[in-house]
Amino acid sequence: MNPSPVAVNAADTNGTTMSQMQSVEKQLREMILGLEIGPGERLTERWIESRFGASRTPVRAALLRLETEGLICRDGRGWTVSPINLAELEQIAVYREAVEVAAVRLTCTLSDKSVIDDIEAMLDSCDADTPREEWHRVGMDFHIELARLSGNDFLFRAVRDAMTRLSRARWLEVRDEAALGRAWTEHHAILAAVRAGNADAAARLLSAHIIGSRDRLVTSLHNDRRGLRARGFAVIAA
Amino acid sequence: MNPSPVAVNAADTNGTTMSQMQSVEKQLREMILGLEIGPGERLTERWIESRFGASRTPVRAALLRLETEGLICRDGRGWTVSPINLAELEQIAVYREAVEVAAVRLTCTLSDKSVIDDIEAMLDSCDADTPREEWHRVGMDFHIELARLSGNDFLFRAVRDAMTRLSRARWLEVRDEAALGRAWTEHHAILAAVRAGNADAAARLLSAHIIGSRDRLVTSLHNDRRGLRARGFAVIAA
DNA sequence: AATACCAGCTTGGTATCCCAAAATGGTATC
DNA sequence: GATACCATTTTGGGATACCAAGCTGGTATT
Repeated sequence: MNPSPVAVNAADTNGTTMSQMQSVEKQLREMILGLEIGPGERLTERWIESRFGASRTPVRAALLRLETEGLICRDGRGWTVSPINLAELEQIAVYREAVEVAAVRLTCTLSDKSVIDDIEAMLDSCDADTPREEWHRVGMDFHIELARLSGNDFLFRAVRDAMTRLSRARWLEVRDEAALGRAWTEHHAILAAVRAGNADAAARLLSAHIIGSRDRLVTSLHNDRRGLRARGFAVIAA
Repeated sequence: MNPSPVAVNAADTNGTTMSQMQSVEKQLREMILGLEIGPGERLTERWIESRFGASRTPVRAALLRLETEGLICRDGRGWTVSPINLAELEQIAVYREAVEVAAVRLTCTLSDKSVIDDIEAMLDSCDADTPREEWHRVGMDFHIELARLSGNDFLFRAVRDAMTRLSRARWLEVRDEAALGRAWTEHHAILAAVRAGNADAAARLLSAHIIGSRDRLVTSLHNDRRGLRARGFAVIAA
């Protein structure tokens, strides 16, 4: 985390220049999600300013947006990277279950099932040699893209935002190979049900998958909370 | 909408002084929800600045927050009060159905049913003499408070934000006395099912209520869209 | 040694200034 | 009369100066 006071002004996928605010928001989000700044760590506007070479105006704008994403929160007068909150993780899973099941039921009623192939291809792009980081991303994108298929923007955004909020915790989770394989299998089973148009089966599988993942996640973090705190990560018990 | 360049700095319910940002955000939200600024109307930071007697820094912060609430949206380089979007209203109802049903099912599993009395009292505080504005508020708060009982913050916030986003459209809806009475009856029926701990019945009633309300709302606005546009309100068809 | 106190520094909140891009409006040209 | 063109104004994005509140560290008093 060495200061490198150079305005980066990254370009987005369209090649258009991002505003400083977007640039700071994006980079800061990546640092938080990538755990380069640990949960519970304090942030000062001045540090971000010098770190990204932007002035306080775009920095403040970016902070306000990240606050609504739940990635940072106010700490009295200052800012703090949101701690990992086990109670919150449990609540998010219930929320996810509601919106994802609704989304997948909607998707099952759609006639065009060809778009499902894209998601399946994404899943299958992962093999034994795929780095853990990629597994992580694909696992999130599966749920996000599945929700997008529903065509309902609110359901989609709800899932996307929830997955963003879960991202760090899922990355910290101690997972074995078997767990990755299990998720892969469950994802495929869900897709199969959707392709068959079997909404009840898809809903049941997805629901079990989300709750099962939550239980493993919370258990893992709960057991590992000592180690996490030793690494400087604030973990709030359920 | 006469400029009155006086810093108001309203106080919140705790009596503590709000920051300029909070003050501007709150007042601007009330103007938008109260239709003092019509859907589709352009906003300039300079106008808000002079209108509320704040400088551009808190004004911009407030705009960023209202954007995430969906009350305003970017219009190229500038800001616009979000138009009434019939397609969006239909999608929100599906989203509401998912989260509200999940919330009410959770609530049904709770042991303490006494809190339901508070909501019932709120409903019963409205009678024939109650101003229409109060009916409107209570109708929204019913859903918000019901979701709060679930104890799940994400479900609660989802419902609260969705109701905020629906608020203007519901106010514009052409409703007869019968419609108000129908909603009142349906709300009571839902509460009765919750009190009885009958989750399936509560879910069914709530689901029908939300979808029925949506259909009446969209139909009403669709039929009245000419009149609404004549009043200067941007209405986007489904 | 413990504590009350104060100066100075840090930090978020705000106001204001500058800038580039876009909108605006008038004018000259065809 | 329509249109292309240019000067002016307006507007949002950004930079910076200033302020008040709060924290810090040192000091003086007991």
